[in-house]
Amino acid sequence: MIANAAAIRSNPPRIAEALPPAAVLGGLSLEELRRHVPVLQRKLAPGQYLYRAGQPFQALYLVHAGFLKTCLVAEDGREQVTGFRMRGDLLGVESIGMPVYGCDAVALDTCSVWELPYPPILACTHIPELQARLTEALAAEIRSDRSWMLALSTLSADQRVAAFLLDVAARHEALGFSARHFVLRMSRVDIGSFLALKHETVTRALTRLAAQGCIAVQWREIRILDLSALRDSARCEMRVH
Amino acid sequence: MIANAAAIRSNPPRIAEALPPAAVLGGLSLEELRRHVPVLQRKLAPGQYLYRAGQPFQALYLVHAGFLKTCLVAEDGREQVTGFRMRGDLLGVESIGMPVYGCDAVALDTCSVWELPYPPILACTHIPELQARLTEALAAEIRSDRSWMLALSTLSADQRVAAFLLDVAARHEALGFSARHFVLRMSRVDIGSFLALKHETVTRALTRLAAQGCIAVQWREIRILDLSALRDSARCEMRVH
DNA sequence: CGACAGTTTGAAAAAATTCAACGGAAGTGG
DNA sequence: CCACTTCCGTTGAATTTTTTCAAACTGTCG
Repeated sequence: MIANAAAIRSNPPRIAEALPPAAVLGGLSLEELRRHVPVLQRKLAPGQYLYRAGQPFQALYLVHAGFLKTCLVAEDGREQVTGFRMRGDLLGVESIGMPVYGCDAVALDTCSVWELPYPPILACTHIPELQARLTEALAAEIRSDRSWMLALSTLSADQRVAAFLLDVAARHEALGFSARHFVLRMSRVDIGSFLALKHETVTRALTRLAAQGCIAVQWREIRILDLSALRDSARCEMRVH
Repeated sequence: MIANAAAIRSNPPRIAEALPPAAVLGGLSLEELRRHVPVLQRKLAPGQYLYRAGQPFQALYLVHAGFLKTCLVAEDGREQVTGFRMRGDLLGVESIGMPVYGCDAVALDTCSVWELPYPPILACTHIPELQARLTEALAAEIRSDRSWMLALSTLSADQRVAAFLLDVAARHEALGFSARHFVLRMSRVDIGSFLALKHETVTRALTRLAAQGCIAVQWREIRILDLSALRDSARCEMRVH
């Protein structure tokens, strides 16, 4: 535990904007988009809602900087975090075809997002591919959701948490952040909600992974010490026999 | 149990095609579509695959009659039923943007489906709304998936099974079938896979719901005896205190 | 400082799974 | 037509996993 803490201490993770320019909707750049449609920038403080379930659906949002979570809330009050969104992610797509948003989007830290008016953005006939790209983005969202559903159905608590960390690491890496050392922007409760676990279970899983030496944990700061061991933990933990 | 069996015995559910014509992609009729694109009909025997993960993605399929399941399979062999599809449902949308299908689609009984070549179908400029309708269909799919994810995260085994039965009933009703009396086309294993439960747990949940008088079960034949009680079972079973 | 939100840990309880066995239904082949 | 196999569903008992409940601890922020 002390060793882990020491490993954490050095070299705090960068928080700045990612290096690569945001590729919107699978290749179309934001600049290209702005040439044809008015795109507003919105800043969000930590905890602030980008939109809430029930508000009129009038825009998609592209995350430019910062981290958000999206939460589905049922009428009876049951709720679940449906995802954590970062630079390059498109928010609001699940509400296409509805008069109002179907979920909440909350900033987890200071965020900058681009507002893409919808459906006006579709009238952007100068970019004939846009609609097709949007469709592909939705399909990718479905695949991602299903992949997590499979994880929730077939993996143990420890495996889910390991898979979650690997996902965060991969997405960080794709944006030019460190994949081995990062700060989780969300609480244990949020992670538990997303993974269908209680927050105590998330904590225990992190503790166990740290005890195995896969990772070092200190509050929300995570350091991946042994990537392949973490990968092993995420997959079917088949014991040799 | 004897009483339930008696209740089941009478009036076996209809298996024929549904009454209303299939409304494709939120309003566009199949006839309209066929005017512009070649649409092939395919028949499937029970157990036959419509497509398999890894095969080249070249078409979407619209279910005309019969029932299918779609299964996501991970590289390590873990698999999950991602949904049960019936008349009017569109299959293959999750693979849009990929070179190959990302899941299996298996007929649960004799099926008839319409093959919609993709992407050629998009070239159908005579129907400008088609692409937009497709996008909306994808968004609806996301909402449906998330809604089930919420159910898996927040509901007990009994509640999930009750919710599942209510979903089947509602979809049957939407197609003109009986919502109160139907035959499940899938095994307990399939239901369990979809609901993230083991097949024994599904059986036990059905037994408990039957014991409460909500439903009568005999093999795959289900009769809903007390709809509001079943609804109560599906929602947070809050006891009066 | 003091309140507070978030995290950690332990122990007991609840829920679901695993393992094992049995029984019915359908299908196969003689 | 019957014997036989196989698949599917059901049930019980033991076990495992996760949750629940309770308490303590740690940073942060006003």
